[in-house]
Amino acid sequence: MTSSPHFHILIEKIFSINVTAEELKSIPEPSLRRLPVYLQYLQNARETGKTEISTTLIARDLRLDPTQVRKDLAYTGIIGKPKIGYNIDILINSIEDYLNWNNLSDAFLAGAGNLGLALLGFEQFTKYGIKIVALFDNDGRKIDREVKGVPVLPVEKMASLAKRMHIHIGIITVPASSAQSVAEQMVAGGIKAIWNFAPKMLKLPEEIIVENAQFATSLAVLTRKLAESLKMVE
Amino acid sequence: MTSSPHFHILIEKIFSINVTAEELKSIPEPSLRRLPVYLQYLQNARETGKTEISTTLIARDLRLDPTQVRKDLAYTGIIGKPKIGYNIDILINSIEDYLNWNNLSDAFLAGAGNLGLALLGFEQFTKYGIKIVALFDNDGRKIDREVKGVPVLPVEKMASLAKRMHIHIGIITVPASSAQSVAEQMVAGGIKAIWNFAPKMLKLPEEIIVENAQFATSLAVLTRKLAESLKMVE
DNA sequence: AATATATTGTGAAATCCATCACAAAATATT
DNA sequence: AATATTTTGTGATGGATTTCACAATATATT
Repeated sequence: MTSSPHFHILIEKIFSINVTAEELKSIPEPSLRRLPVYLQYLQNARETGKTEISTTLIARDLRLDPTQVRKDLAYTGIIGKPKIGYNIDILINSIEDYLNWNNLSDAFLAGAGNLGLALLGFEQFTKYGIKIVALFDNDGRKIDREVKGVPVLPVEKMASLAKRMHIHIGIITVPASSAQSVAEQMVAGGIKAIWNFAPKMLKLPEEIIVENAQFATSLAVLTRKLAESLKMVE
Repeated sequence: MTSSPHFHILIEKIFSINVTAEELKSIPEPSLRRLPVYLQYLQNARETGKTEISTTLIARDLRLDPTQVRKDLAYTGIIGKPKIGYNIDILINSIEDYLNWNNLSDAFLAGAGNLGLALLGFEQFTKYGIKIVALFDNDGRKIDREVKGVPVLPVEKMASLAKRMHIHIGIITVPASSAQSVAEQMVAGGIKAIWNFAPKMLKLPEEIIVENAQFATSLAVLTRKLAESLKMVE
């Protein structure tokens, strides 16, 4: 009967109805941003040997509201059991699926400096659905070498190679001064989404997706909270 | 007369009334997170020779609502001129003051790997109110050297040195596996705020301020938007 | 000098997100 | 078997943030 709370979800699964772009959009951005946090927490929890977990516990450990956690997780389509909670393995899978992190996407990374290498070396990176297949740099000493099995190529080759390899994601870790130019070359190569670590706002066509990994943003919150807490003490 | 819209702000300035913790708290967190974005945008704008700027223009370039920009900037106490906008220099100063980024705070950085060095090399860093005064690492080959004029010391010395130097801010760029232990040593040294780049949730006393600079968070938004846009095309 | 235009600043309305309250469900306990 | 307990799922409520609407104001134009 339609009394099941998951009736419509079941129907979708049974008939393999594709989730449309409209539905995809429906998650609030704050919820979306919390999903990776849950993921990490759950991976830690799994390592301790747990197999089930409740939102009550997740919320306590992450200092969130249990209902909020439940609603966030519900966006991924996961179904829990009253009195028990969720199966950790299934929950992890559900989140990864929702984020599309189970399908690895190839990506180009421009800027083989410390930050670029840090990202490349970040093993858990493939867990986040991204595989860096080539590095690009302008420094002749770096070019034509390999770093962790990934070739370093000159920036001029980026656009044509991106086209040929149908790359959709570009990561920018070059200095602010060359970020705009590198971004434009990525766009010329057909790249659709750019993850920008350079402290510079990029001006690109509207249809290009840009996420700025602004260090400064979280630092603002930190310094602000610290100033508050120091004020309170004195 | 009290008809001036900024009467209370003027009064505060004239009598140097300190902003209290209560008032400090009053900015919405979303607004706080946007302030560094404005700052960067304004610094770029200044370099082009502009001296005045309107929220209309800022909003257009950053794809925000003009009223939102106006209200955000108002939290810093800035006052604009109808038909003209804001003086860029004064506006930049106003934001920096509000974030307390004009007063440099000393900080310790644990983890002299690629990511740590990337942060250290980030010249604009001092613009964000933080000065890294020592690096800590466990790798004997790195210890007792200097990187960009900053000494690299063994992690065991961190707590006692933090106490002696009254350090309040710690930055963690060690691997996830040692993040918790390093964080605890920071707390033991009296550090009050931790900026955590390790992909690991830290369990620390409630009074410690922790900001997680989660790469994964912005990546989730990116991959999600990309999946949406690819759905729409097909 | 008068009028037009662009912008600020802000109260009001609308939207979005988080939290509350509680029925339904699954297990544990008596 | 009945009762107690814990948790899920969700409609309703409350609060926070964004957007709207518009008066006030400074400059530009006629």
